[in-house]
Amino acid sequence: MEQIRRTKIVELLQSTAFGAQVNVKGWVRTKRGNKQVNFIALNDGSCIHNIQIVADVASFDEALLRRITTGAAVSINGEITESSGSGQKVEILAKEMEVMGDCDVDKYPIQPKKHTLEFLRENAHLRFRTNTFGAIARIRHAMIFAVHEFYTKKGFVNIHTPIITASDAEGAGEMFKVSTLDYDNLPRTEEGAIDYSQDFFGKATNLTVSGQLEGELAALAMGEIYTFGPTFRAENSNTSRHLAEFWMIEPEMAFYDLDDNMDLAEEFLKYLIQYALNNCMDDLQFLSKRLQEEEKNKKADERSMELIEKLQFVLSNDFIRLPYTEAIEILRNSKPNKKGKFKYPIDGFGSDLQSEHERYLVEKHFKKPVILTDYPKDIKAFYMKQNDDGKTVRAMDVLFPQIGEIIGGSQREEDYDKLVTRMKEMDVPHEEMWWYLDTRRFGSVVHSGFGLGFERLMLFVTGMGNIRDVIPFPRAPKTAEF
RNA sequence: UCCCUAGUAGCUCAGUUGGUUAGAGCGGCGGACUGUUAAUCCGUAGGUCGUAGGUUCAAGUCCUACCUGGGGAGCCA
Repeated sequence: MEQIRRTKIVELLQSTAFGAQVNVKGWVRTKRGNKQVNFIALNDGSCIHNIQIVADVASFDEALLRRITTGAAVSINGEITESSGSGQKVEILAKEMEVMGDCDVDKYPIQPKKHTLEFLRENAHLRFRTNTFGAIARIRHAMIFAVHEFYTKKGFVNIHTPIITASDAEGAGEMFKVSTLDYDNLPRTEEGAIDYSQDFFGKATNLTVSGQLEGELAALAMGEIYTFGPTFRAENSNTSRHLAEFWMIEPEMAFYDLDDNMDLAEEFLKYLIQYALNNCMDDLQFLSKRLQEEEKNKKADERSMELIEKLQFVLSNDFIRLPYTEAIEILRNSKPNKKGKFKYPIDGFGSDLQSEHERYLVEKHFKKPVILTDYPKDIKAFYMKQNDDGKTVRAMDVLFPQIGEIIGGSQREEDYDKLVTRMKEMDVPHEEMWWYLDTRRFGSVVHSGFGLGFERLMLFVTGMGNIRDVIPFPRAPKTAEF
């Protein structure tokens, strides 16, 4: 074959250089045709759309055409032409074709037809080759970039917090142990406990559940920082909204109170959504169409808003900011509560809100994102700033429709004595946390931060229903394939 | 971890109160068609009914346990 530099399909589809000789490489999605002419739909991952290759059957070996099957990798030299078909403006009239990698159709699991998401999840190594997962991968990348762009523009400093940590005091969930000890022959202390002094780090270590505490250390010197890294939770939670390994963005800001914190969270989420609308429209439109097909099978009152409309709706509305005690009042007086429709009836101050309550507030009562603030201190973490009422803390949860809690954050307790007292009350080993407490001993200031679950954001932006479909290789209980 | 639900052809599913040789669509393959868009039309191959027990003259169908998937709950991001 003549050597021509490869052009990506995303560029070819924009091209008007009719007559130009180009090379295109990619994977065959479908082939159809008759004795005279073959049409090959080719995709190279550069965009959701395929380019149509037109091959005059008489110009090619029958054996070669036979090898061009769904899934095969091919390299094609040809001429950019104006399409005479109705589905596209541009196509490639093939001059030379080469099969780079054959694909045995009897064994290849991805067929040119609709597959269920469950089936593709079991074939996650090949699901990038479908329109849906190609779109999700491109949107995920765009969102990663937008996160860094947002904070860079605001002058935040990105901090890599440790993935292996000796701190077990975050209280954010069960942890995965990190060890090089021989499980079949564990060293023991005289009391019979496992002797971690002989372990790699000389103490018990875990995978991080949050970079927040280290983030605070950086914020109380750099001013405004953010982390963006993997976090690990060994909770046995089997839901469509939880992963054992997920990515989290945790900004932490000195001199920010809770109001500043909420302003930032809202601006941040809207920035990301706007970025997706500005840069991923083709992929969003595809996902939207896909969702609409699915929605057809649902009852009218269970159907959700069209994807792009939903994203624009969030952009054009202020988030509701609501203290916990007011939320309780709304729920107490709500129809479902009075009619006994809630599985967990609202009786008063102190109880944590169940997902049915959050969903009622977001989806039924306000019909827009809600930031709940000032939760009872007993259901929140030790580091949250205590209010003067002695009952609540300066916490904030951002609740999104369908997803629930997308952001959790708070103003932090900057007072050394109050923090230590709270740690003792909640059995947090404050001696081990001396390094964290030092920030409150030396130049402590008002500061705040929050955590955004990146995959939860992806759920919202893509409209997907299962969190295992918005991360390439999901890790969950009994699930570590690929 | 708890509750509900499902597992039948490569994929998506149907299979009646338990009853003879287990069905369809899509996909594959073969053929027809001068430009198709998930092409269309004709033909064709393809199944240890999740696994292990049990009930019964007889089990895809009923019962038990386990495995795996899905939905919901809790935990949270």
